Amino acid sequence: MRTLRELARCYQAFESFSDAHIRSTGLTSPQFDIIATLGNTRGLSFKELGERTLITKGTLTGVVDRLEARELVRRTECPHDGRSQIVVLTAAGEKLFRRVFPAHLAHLGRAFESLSETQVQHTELTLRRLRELFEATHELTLEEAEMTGAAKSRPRRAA
Amino acid sequence: MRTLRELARCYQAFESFSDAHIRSTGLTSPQFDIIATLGNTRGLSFKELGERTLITKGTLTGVVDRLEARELVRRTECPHDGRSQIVVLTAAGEKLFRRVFPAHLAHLGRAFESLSETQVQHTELTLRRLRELFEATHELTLEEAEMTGAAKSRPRRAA
DNA sequence: TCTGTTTAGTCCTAACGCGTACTATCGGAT
DNA sequence: ATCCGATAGTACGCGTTAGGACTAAACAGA
Repeated sequence: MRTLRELARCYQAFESFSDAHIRSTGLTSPQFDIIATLGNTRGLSFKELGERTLITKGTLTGVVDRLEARELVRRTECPHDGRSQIVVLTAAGEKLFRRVFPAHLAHLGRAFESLSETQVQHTELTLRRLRELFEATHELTLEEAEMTGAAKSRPRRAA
Repeated sequence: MRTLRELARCYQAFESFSDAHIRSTGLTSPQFDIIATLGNTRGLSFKELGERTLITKGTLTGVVDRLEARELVRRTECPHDGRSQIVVLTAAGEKLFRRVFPAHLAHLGRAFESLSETQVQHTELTLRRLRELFEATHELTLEEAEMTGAAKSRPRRAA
């Protein structure tokens, strides 16, 4: 399907456009994502971080490890839950955030400055619809798989 | 930018929808991509493969290695150019291609069956415009970087 | 022909990315 | 008080991913 090819190319174009700028700050893309998400908060748990950044927990451990090694971030105990750890920006991390985050927003904004607000919203709506289409079809496929014998007690995805 | 978040989420939704099916064939996503690209050809060089699949040469070596180890693909000498190697499907690779490729097309098609042809074309157009926006802004940024002193004889991107 | 430049692939490093297995902890039910 | 299932993070294996150094072959110009 040509349309899917276009989705992939569009995403890659975005990535390389965005990454080029992020790399220049000495961070990788996921690392920047973490710093940006942690900015203006009192710290977040791994679970929360994972949900907001779309990074899975397994990957997250490594990314946070590297940020911690560079003293941009710190793991702290969670008072309420012994299982959780709260990740917080260090002073250096704060400083980096304040330097790098607005600059990146400005960089991204440049791509859209030629679009009207209406056009932006339209694009967003189209993307959301397309995503929902994938999600719905995906769900459907999973349910069918369950019926046709592969009933491996896969946790039913909440009816 | 909320719109960019949506682009990322849309792409991830597509990936996980598509990957779920591909994994069930015993291939990874890039591996499938290679097999699919090689199908109905007499073989392609690494360079051609890279261009068509958007996989860079460094990555390609590894992907082809693993496919070759599974006897789905074979490296052959290029008669015209001693530097090139032509990658060809083996008999087993052909067979896999014929079994898996149409099935995957059908799987992808399911996501779109609720859309009219017009809607599909509209989506594609929106994506293409967005991509061109990223590419244009990216170019612009690079050119500016050159002017401001970082003139490291970066090969000018063909005027 | 000899030489310098380009090009095709490989190898290497660093970092993701996902799924699974594992550990520690939490919380509810008995 | 104890047990049991669910949850938070980590460890690990496998497979990408990009980029840069490196080798060999091709090619163009003198």
